[in-house]
Amino acid sequence: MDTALDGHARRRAAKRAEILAAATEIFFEEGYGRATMDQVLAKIGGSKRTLYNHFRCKEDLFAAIVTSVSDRVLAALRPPLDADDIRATLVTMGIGYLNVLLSREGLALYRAMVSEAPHFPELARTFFANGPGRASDHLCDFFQEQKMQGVLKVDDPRLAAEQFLGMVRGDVHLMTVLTIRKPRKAQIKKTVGQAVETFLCGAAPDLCNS
Amino acid sequence: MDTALDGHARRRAAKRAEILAAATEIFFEEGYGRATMDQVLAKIGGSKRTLYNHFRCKEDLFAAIVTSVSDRVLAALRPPLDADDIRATLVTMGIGYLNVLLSREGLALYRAMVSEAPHFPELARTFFANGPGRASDHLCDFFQEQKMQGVLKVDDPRLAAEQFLGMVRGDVHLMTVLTIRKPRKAQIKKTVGQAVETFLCGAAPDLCNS
DNA sequence: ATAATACGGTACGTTACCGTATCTTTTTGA
DNA sequence: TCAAAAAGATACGGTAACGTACCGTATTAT
Repeated sequence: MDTALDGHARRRAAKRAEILAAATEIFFEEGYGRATMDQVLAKIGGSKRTLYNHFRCKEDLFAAIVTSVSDRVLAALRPPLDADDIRATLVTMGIGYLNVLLSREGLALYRAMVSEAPHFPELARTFFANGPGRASDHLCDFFQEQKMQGVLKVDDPRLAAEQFLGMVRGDVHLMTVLTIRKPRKAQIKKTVGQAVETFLCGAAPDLCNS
Repeated sequence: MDTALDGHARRRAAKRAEILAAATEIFFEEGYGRATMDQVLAKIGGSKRTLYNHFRCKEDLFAAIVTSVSDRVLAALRPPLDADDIRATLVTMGIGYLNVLLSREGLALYRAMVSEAPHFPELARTFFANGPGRASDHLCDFFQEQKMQGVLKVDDPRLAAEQFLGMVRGDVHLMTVLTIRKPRKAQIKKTVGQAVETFLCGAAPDLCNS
């Protein structure tokens, strides 16, 4: 047999996925430091041998979790952008951005990476590159295009993208990370709307409604 | 004797301060989870009895560290603001804000609070209230005044303050937190300058230079 | 001077957790 | 059917770290 999915391989992959799902839950709930391998096992009922057969150590498991969740969750940070309607594009981008950052997994991932970055610098790089950095890049590309077509007047597209997304985050993101409050959708819409208007006044006076 | 500073009290206070300083170093270097009480003791050479005489447990010590550092470091988040020169005020505020957030203690405090917020919700509240929240409040007050005097056109001063500071943070803050890169002063100046111009274009068209 | 208070040093009890080892059972491929 | 591979169950070694106990010493107030 030489198929891509051997029976054993299929079995392995399934078990690995099961472990990863359980471990993600535990690690995100407890944080890397407080999470224990035994807790992960208690969730799926397997044996330690199996767990360590799939992941060599706790750090490897954490790395696998981060990369896995990054791939899955952070993809939404690059929505298709409509070049014909800048305002709608910014709103879409801003709301999508906030939704990812404020999602359960987005928050957990952020907390985990911020706290463990000094001990997992390489992981932190890839997290940023696939997450917030990618979102900024995506928006930067859009700004670059719009600039070339003379629609936007931005001196530094990359900086403009960062600052627009920074406005979108405002204090809401940090307050949610700190478990102080979770914003309602209406607040998100208002926040993003305000950020869009402020940005457009600076970058596209023609579109500025004031 | 009934003076405010008894001899014993002075002794106690000095020791407490010494412990607090050493513990701050350790906790910020290692993070709450990895920091150990023995490490703290190794730094000052005292005995465990003394340590636990001043702080009942590890969590209390952490709380003391956070409040202490908050009081000391985050005071700079409320610089005096000059009502006569809005642009200069925003630049001052932005640069001061970034300097605090990017300082050694600011970064360590941020990492510690973000990661431990779920386990120290009350501490997280006070951290935000005395830190980023206070900065936003401060700037909000300024905007409110300027709005009443007809200089600034801001619909929601609080939101405007949050978003201005959000622009200032951009991606630089997160990248530094993630140990990816530390910005130079020139970059900070450029970032703040850009944020100020963007903000003014939206809030004070008269002052907008474009 | 002397009692009270705080500190230094050390050993220890207890718990917790990572990772390994051993053995058995189930599932898969030939 | 039967060998191989993967998984289940469990016990355990080793280490680390929180917090306590005990005993001796120094500094301060009366």
